Amino acid sequence: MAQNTAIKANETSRSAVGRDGVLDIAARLFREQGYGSVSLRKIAEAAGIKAGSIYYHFGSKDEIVAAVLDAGIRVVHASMRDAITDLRADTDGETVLRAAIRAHLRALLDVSDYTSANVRIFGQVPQSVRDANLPTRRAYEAEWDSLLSQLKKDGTLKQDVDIRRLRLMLIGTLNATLDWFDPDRGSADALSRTYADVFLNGILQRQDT
Amino acid sequence: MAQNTAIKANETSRSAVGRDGVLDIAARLFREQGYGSVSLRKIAEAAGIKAGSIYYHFGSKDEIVAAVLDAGIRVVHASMRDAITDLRADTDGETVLRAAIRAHLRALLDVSDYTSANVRIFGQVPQSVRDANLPTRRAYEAEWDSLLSQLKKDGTLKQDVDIRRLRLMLIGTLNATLDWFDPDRGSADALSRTYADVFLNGILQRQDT
DNA sequence: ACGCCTAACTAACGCCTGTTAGGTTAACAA
DNA sequence: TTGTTAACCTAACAGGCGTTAGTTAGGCGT
Repeated sequence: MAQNTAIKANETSRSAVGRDGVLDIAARLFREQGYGSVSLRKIAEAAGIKAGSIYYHFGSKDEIVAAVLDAGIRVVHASMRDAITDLRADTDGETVLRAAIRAHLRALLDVSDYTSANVRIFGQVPQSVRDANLPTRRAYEAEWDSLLSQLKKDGTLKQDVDIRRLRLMLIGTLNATLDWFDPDRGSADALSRTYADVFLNGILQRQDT
Repeated sequence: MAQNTAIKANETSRSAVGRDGVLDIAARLFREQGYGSVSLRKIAEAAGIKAGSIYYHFGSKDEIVAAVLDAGIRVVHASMRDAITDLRADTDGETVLRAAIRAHLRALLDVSDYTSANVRIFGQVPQSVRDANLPTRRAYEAEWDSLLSQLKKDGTLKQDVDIRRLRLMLIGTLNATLDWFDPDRGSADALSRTYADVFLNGILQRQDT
């Protein structure tokens, strides 16, 4: 008799999505539907709880989206830094740059709802939330500038490149992938190779072969 | 005495923003604030009319945003096509590609609220509105594919480039500029030159000089 | 057994949204 | 002078929003 009285028994004892669970779901929904279309009630429903309950974990919707944005940058930053740190000290500049590009694209397309959510909704959130995310962003940008500066100094890159512009162009290009990438048409890794080829050598047929 | 009783005399007799005026203002607001943050009441206020009055010109908010999206593509398409059509028939491939890049970037950054609004809000509007915009989009994409295919055939481009991928990468890169471009740091034309340099020749320092 | 803590629930608040129906005004034509 | 029409206004609708206050239920330490 106790058997069929079990209602909603699919969750682990006491569901317990918790703060992290809510955040995971929010990141996924933000990535899929954008900022404006995702209400607290939608997040709550996807998490299996009621809208008001979210306020046990977060103080406001802004706090949720701010947490998602920050995590997004931290994930891709860690991914990119690890990728270039793991290389041997004598690795040539071109290989290092290729590794950084691949790491960024992987984090964006394969790994993290947080990173893709960040790229997708950053332009849609209130100014105050954007501002709060800026320090984390600047740290990641500084990592890229540091890498590119080193590659310029050691002669890997042309001497007339503008570091800031190149970084904006690179990250902008990689992030734009999110609008059209389809894993059925090719992996993120293969795509990152194409990107690197174009950026490093250009698309012009050369006479000198 | 008639002097200071003139209230709101700046508009032509009976204001008459009209359908086109409303559309212009909607495009500007969408570009500045995104789709979700711009309500019909905001558009109406900026146009100097009341929210309900918008329904004299448009059947729904979707109809407004759809009109903005379509105009955005048509403007940049016309700009790009004109730029490459104006060139003499014997112009070399590299120059043609540079002209196309410059035209796209100009439409996006200098000319049109419609084009920049399109790029900014396309990912935020309802699916049905996106779908309605697709044919116009496809036509512009076909123009680029046609140009790139020709450049590949005549030997300007490397023979191993994937046209579709290259087009997605190119347009994605140019559009991403919208997120960070600051006219005080350099003109759109100067930027388009940098873009073309990178895409055509790459950023790697070459041995063969 | 008691009380505390965590994680949820219910119900409502004021506000803003897109949208509709019906009324008003000014310019122009006959 | 009257009729017509384009362009707007007013007032309200239902529904969704973020947010708040107060309540409830289960698990753990003492």
